[in-house]
Amino acid sequence: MTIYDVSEKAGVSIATVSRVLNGSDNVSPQTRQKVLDVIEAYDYTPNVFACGLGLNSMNTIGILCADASDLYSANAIYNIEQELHKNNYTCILCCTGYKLADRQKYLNLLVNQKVDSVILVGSTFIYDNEAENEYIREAAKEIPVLMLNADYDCENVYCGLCDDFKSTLQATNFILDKGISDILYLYNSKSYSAMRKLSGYQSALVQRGLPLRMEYMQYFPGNHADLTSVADFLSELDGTLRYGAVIAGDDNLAIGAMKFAQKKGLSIPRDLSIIGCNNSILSRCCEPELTTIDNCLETLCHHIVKTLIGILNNSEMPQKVIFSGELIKRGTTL
Amino acid sequence: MTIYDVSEKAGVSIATVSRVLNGSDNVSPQTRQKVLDVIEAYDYTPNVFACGLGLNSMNTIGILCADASDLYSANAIYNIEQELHKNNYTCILCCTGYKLADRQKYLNLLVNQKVDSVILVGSTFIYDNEAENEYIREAAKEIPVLMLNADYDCENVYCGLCDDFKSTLQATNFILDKGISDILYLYNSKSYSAMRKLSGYQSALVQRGLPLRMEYMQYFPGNHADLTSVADFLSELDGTLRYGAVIAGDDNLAIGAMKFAQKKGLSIPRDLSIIGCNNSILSRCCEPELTTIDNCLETLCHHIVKTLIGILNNSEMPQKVIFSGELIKRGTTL
DNA sequence: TTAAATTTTGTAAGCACTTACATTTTATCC
DNA sequence: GGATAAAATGTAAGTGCTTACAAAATTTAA
Repeated sequence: MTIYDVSEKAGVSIATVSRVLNGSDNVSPQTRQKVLDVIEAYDYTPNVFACGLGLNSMNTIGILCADASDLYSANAIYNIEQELHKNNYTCILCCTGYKLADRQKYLNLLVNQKVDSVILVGSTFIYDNEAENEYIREAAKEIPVLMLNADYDCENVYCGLCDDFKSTLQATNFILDKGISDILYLYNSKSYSAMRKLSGYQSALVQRGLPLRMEYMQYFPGNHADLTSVADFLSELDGTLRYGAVIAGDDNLAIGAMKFAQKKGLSIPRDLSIIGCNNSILSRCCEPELTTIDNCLETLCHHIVKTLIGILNNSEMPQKVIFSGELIKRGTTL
Repeated sequence: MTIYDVSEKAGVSIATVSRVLNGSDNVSPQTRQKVLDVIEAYDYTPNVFACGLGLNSMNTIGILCADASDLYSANAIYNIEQELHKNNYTCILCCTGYKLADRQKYLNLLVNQKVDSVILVGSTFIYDNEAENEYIREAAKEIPVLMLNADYDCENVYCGLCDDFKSTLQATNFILDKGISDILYLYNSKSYSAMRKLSGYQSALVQRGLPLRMEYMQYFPGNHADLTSVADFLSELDGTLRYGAVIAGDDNLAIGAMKFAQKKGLSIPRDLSIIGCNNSILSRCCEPELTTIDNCLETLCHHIVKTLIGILNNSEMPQKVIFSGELIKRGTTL
């Protein structure tokens, strides 16, 4: 069944059928109804490829994330998909991993697939070395690029993010207020967002006139999903470092810290306070439950999709919107 | 840049360019090279919509899951995407939720989007009431339907699944062997897979001549991601029921059971043994770590994609392959 | 009532490919 | 060397839409 069949059965031209399909208002109500009746009767659906060829778009959005099995990404993907679907867009999912070359290939692929836009989930898509962000600027020349939880200034790039600096500042102050000042900051990523978190931690200390000691900011180089290896990492550090609290850039790391504490026989939060980040299901799964930072992922997703839809409808949209996280106080802090 | 430009610059016809693009072997090596040089020089990429129109395919696969933020689904999606990408297929992701009507719409959408095939992730896509599976049979008339962890006999439907019956049989026997015979089975889904698990539990009891008591098979009606409410559910049951072990259809439920035990002051595994299912990250995140069933999700994903690629290349492929799970013994059992 | 303005409809030219079939070129064999 | 087979290439007809522009029908104004 093609548009020709419909036009014939409805006794109109294909142009008129096309107008009805695309909701053009230059069609008389009677004609429109005639066409709709035929479409209904024969259950006609336009061929997407032909539409694509005609309109140079298939109402498709690319979602890029490093790893869809990561809790944060999984949640983001879910929320974004739901919102996009409501707006009649289809999602192409790409799990790029963390390598620049692969990301470049994936992004290129999406541009060639003629998606209407792409959403990059997570701050690791931005590299410190500005030259490495060329792949994003390239893409942004073709289509709008949306970024979830990353901050990048560029024409045709739109960012929605959480004020990570403020979150860890608040978290650190919360610990300091309890009278604990030797706080280990544990992180697993050197992305912009991760570094902002670290800055928040540092700022809190500086504001109180406390010293910044490098050995209290530990970068865990492994995979954060491997909780045991996080715990082992802390064990190896043990002896050289004394701290009364751990603030982690991520719930996984925080859980790793809990595993370490349990192995060492420390009581949480009496001997050791722990704060995570992301308010993932992991934070509710341990005992005691983890105090963590909620970085309003859902809000971010809604915002990103709203922005995207706005752009595609040629509305002016803000290029950067920053939301605020919230410290969720649970059992791992005093 | 179109195929016409390339043909002109290479001094050949568009048919020849098309042949080169599609790897037809009826092109002389010299001509092929000429064309490739032009393609390279001008960085030409064929228009996907026109290709789609010509070939009636865009090398796209639809992945349907209920909820991409669910750990099991998230993992499956990730693995499937990686495998499909290796084979030059693009993934469209759809999170359908659990309602039949929505699933029907999504599946329809994908068929109309002319995906080459769809993969349904999770056994909830199959309904007990056979009439409700009509939407799958409909789709299977158009394109191959692959199912991950579900069992459905139908032309053009291919299933890869784990022997859930055997897994819970083994898990239950494991507990029984420890001398514990009052075992609570906790489940959260009435899908085929879930019911097979329940059967495994029942069989183990029956094989030992133990009675099947309905009150020891509890269906938790809420959302398994809400761990507290799982714990509350068990608390409400408390008093009426005595059991020395819980086998759960899912790690989330098992963690809920741990929360309950902790609240009640039971020592795990001394007072209560717990076994989960799925070997998700949750199982490694609690203390003690959860004994759980690994149902070889990665293997399943590899199998499904391999099967899919086979079908699309017109190879004969087995319609059903059943893998075996494995009990991962950790700290929540004796 | 008629000319002008407006609305509705149709015609036909894209859009950028694939591929059956025809034609030309090259290789093979006697 | 020429007939024949095989390989390489080209021509042109799809593929099913959108949309600029032209034409027809209807409405409005005088």
